[in-house]
Amino acid sequence: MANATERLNERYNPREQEPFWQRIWSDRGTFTVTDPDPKDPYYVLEMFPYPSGRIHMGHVRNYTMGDVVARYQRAMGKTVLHPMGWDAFGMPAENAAMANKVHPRAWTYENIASMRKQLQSMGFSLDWSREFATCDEDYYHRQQELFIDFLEAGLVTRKTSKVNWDPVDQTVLANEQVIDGRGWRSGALVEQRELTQWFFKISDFAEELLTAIDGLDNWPEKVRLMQRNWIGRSEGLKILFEIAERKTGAKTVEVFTTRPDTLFGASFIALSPDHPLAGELAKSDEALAGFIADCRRMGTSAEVIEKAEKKGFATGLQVNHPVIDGARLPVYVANFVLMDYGTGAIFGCPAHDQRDLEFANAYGLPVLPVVLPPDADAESFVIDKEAYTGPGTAFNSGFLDGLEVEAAKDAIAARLEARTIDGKPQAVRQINYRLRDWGVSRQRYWGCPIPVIHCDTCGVVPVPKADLPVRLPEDVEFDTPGNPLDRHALFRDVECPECGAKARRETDTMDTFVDSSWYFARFTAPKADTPVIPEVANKWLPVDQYIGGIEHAILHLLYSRFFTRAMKQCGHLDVAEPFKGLFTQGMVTHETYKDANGAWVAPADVVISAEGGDRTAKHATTGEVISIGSIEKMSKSKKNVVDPDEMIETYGADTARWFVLSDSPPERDVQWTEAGIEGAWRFVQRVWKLVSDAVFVLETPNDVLVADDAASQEMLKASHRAVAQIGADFAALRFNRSVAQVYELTNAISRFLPQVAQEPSLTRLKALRVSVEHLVQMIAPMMPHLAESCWAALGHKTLVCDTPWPKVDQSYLVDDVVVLAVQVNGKRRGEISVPADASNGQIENAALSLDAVVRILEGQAPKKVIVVPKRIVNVVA
RNA sequence: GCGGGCGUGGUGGAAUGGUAGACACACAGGACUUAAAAUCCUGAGAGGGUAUCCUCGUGCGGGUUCGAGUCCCGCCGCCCGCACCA
Repeated sequence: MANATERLNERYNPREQEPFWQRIWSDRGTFTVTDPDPKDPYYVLEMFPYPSGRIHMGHVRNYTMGDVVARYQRAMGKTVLHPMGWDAFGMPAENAAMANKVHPRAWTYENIASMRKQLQSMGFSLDWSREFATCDEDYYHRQQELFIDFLEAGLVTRKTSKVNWDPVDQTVLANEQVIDGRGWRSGALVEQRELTQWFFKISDFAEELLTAIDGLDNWPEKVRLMQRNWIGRSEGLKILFEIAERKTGAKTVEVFTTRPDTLFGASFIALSPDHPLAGELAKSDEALAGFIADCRRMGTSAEVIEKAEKKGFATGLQVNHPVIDGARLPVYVANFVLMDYGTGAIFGCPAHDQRDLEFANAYGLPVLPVVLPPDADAESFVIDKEAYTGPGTAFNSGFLDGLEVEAAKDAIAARLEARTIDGKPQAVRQINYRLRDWGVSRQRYWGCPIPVIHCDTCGVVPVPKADLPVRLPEDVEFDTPGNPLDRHALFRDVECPECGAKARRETDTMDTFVDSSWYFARFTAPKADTPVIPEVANKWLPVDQYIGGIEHAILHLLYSRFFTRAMKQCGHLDVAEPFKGLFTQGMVTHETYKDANGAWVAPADVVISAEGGDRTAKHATTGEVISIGSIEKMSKSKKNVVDPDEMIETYGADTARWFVLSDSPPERDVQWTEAGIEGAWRFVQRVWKLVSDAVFVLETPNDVLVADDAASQEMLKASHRAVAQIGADFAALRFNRSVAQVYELTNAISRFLPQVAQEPSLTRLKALRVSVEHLVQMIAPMMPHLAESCWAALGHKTLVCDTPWPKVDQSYLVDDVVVLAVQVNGKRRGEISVPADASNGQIENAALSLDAVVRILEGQAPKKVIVVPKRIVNVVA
């Protein structure tokens, strides 16, 4: 080892140190979990990445957070499972194939190789021996087994659903490929098409998925709320309306409503354009057929449909009002009524539903209020531009008059249930869910083939498990749009496994959400020749801490919750919930820059200078003036991306890790700044210098006697407090606070160190060693390489990552004197120092004798004195 | 459109309903240096008094409370999701 004086002048060199420690961790298999029966298992997982080719700062942030949790839990004595893999199927590979004539497989695996290298340079404590990609034959083989298990368990169904159809490219488009109603490549107006597709019956689990949210108490409340709303349980009434003049085959229209109490205020019926009755009427009504065709040019996403201008078409058909004798309601077809929800038909009560009101105003339909707000007057209450949706009592409503909303719902339900129409009860109480079944069919090549065969005589036949996997053929062409599997005769044309007749293989592949709905389970036994090994999976699952983006708050997490239940039903697992703890992190943002022509400029090409506080930007090479724009999520299109590779190259992984953990609360967006990364770099150097200086001092002889040891006491207090605080913050994933605590501890040691150097008593040297070792252990989960280097410099032969978390001495955490703020009428006027065990009376006396308090009270007795122990005193004058 | 979230100094942010601005970045002044970088020290929410005192202050407008950044109601702005992007 070099001598200490020499080391003082040495800067920390991450380029040397980081690969050195990474090699040691890897050679020793430090993070590889082999124990089939682990003690104190702890499973930490970050959402696995799509292999786009390069990691971005969002990945760095996500995986750094997970790594801190993993390393902290290891230090706490847990056996930590921390795996990594690749969400490797999906559209970008096919797009690359079309654009660059590369095979999706080659493109994907090349991307994986370069991203793996990048991730490895970050020094994450990952068990790389468990790595897999969802496009690995071995993985999708097991997924096909699961599909067949689900099929046999009745969890899978086939039904029709709508897709975006590009009439020029003759292909199905994803929602993101539809831009302003047109196909992204062809520019053709998109049409809706009905296709028969495969569905997982997630809606069978709606109630279970909803109620189980209550038990997910380590999930963010916002995500639980979003999932509840997404499932959208509503209690309502299904009402039959009798068609007044029979111009149709149907005698009735069935309507679902959650507000049957407003039935007396109904002024129209609206059908979805996809409603069978609408279709029937359109056969003899060209204008209606035209209207429906217009609606079908809208795309299939709920967002597009609901944002579109509300339009309706009067069919001329009328229905009898169920409870107002002789009254009839017109039947419209309306573009905002969704066939997927309820019965695909609604009754409109404009006074008490905003959308209905706008529709009624547009088409001149009557607006009759039937719910009277608590303080309103029945004579003068009118509805103008705002529908009233609050509580109240029924009026203008015949036998319902005077009833509160809930009572009125019951009364109308009871009345209609008792009647029959067309041989059926006129109304049925029903619980309805917004959640729809999960359509998993994709008309694409680069996905997991759906393992079934269609036979004219035997129908749908699952591929026998012995014949799995159904492999993706290699020899495919991407010259023409559409699914190459569909054109691949060898893949498509097969014999029926049951009767041996000519049959057709399913050419749809699975939604990539299927791949990511069970990968966390596969990680527990990644090489098993069954999807999972139940005993092993049950030991590790549920994932103790799952970390990923808020953008997955609903779909991915809900699908995974469903999949885990489905796997349980098929005997693969014994747990229902996949993720015990969930944390959703924010995005990484950066300033945007534009040149004089309005073109985006990358941060790497911009030089910022700050004079007095005004920041100006110039182009690094041309010197052109650059305008500084808003802060946005890093994206290729706006060029405001920072390449983690360059950061690691310049500053090292620890600096990048430290930066993404600093400042911003992890659930919020973090802004990447050059100043910030330099600050992080300086801190890395500062820690190294501090530890080097401390090592030098610790090596000095300790024969000086110092009587007053207050400094050591203060140092140890700060040190133990930091350990307690940082541990709590790591456990709660409040990394920004851990960072601030580390700064404080570093500052405290920096102040203490010269005192020790001056008078190196045994007590002081001990306190110094304890504090510096604590510091190194505190930074170890965040900056693991630097921590190992410091740990070695302190003379340890062990790895800091194998060292247990320090024990907190509780006696250092209590104060014997506390400072209380004193307020008068809620405004701070001073403070008092009192013993921690002072009585409320003593505190009150001390507060009232403060000069500022005496002055403001002007001799008057206070009305009240509120003493909050260890917090505050408020004098009410 | 619907559902969810966020909004605090020049900047990122801290704050179980209890001293708003911890910690950091940037900035300014000083020390060291031939000089610079690095490092160290000091200062700072705004306005006034220029002392250690006063007023205002957490997107805007109300409310609850002894006390509100925090809870409630109504706005404004930004962000996420909306079922075939992953």
